[in-house]
Amino acid sequence: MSGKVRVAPTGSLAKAPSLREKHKNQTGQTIRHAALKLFASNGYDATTTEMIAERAGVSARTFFRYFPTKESLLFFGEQDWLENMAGEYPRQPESLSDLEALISVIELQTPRLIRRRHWLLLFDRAIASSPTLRGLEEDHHLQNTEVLAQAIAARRGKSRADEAAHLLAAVVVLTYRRAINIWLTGSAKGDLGKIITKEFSLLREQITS
Amino acid sequence: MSGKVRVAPTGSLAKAPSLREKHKNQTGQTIRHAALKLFASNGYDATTTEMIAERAGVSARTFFRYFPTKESLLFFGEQDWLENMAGEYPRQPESLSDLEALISVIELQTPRLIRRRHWLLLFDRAIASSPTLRGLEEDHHLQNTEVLAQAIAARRGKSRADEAAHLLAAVVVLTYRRAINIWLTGSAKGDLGKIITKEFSLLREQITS
DNA sequence: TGTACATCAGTGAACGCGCGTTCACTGATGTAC
DNA sequence: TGTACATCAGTGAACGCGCGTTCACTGATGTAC
Repeated sequence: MSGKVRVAPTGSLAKAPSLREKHKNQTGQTIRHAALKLFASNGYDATTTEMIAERAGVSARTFFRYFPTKESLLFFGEQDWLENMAGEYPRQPESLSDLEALISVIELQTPRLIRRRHWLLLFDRAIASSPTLRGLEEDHHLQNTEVLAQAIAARRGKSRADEAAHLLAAVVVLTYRRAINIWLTGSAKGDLGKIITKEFSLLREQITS
Repeated sequence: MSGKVRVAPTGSLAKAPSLREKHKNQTGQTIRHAALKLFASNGYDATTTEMIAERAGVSARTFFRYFPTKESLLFFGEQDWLENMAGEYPRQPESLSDLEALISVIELQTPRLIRRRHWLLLFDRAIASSPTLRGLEEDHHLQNTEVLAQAIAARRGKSRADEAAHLLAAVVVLTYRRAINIWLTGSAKGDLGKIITKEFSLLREQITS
């Protein structure tokens, strides 16, 4: 996909998205949505690129103009949470311990997640249907862990993430994922914050007991 | 593969493996070894079933008589560690806390792992080369976590694994995997026990600090 | 022990399927004047 | 404002590739007598 958005060369004024641009973005969205719904209902492997194209009202050939591979349909916008976290983390008051500060930053993310719940559910079902997607998802979380580890190390005044920072980051990501999973599986849309708090206090209990 | 080993119908005497059986087992082994080496050097996706067959000195067709899919070449014998653990765990003295008992059981496994180090390295490199394999590996660890969670719950006198048991199991598996990874990446073959101990004490520190 | 038949590992060739690419084209949108 | 040309989204058809299956067969090993 060589479809880079042409940026207005001067001034801070946002480029007016031309009719073409709008159509293009629209088509991309349509394909993605069609794909996600099919993945969630049929499973990833049982959904062919042709089915997606058809459901999106587009030729099979066009699909590959938008997405170089079937896999590339997923995994695009979710990684911003980690940018947020990495940004917010150093701002936490020094009085908080590492773990406390991490929890507090994680709790800042809940509104975004709650808004996206429906989408996340589809995504989750898609992921669950294919080993390949689970592998890619795993990679993604490993990257997040890495970023988090560096943020932790930085707050401790170290320039590079050491073993301890990595371990803490991994445990935090694990616990966080568990909380989200429980939340998505359950029915209470607003309870994410509580679930996170509970899961982290459970973590403390289990390790220290 | 319908090649079930014919078991002698009566008596405890092991069946004498016929010439045919021996050849068969041999061929299966040869294919698997060829595959693993190719995966580790070329990567999983870049290794075709045909290359494996050729390297094993067998026709392409024969490959599929032994392994229904390319994936099925991996993931077969590693899961016995968890049976071991589940068996040993209830026997740990009551004076140990859950975490201590878990660590002690894990340490029992080190000799087996050390013996298999070479094989594990190949396996690890293969896994690293493909998202699909990483996904399957992940599934595998989830199963282990589940079994462990039940063992933990049982030792606590509960009939079913609750949230707390699951969380502890997940954290233990995570830490254990990290230790093994560090060990495999490093050069000291005999240090696995030390690394595990260190990793778990680091875990305590990070969570309680 | 030897012979006749049964079983089963291994094979070659042809095929279906889905992902992804290449080539040559159409028609709508954008731009220069 | 209208006309001529340029650009680019979308398309159809044919193809390569690797996984996995189906069919019909060969030859070695195993077994009954």
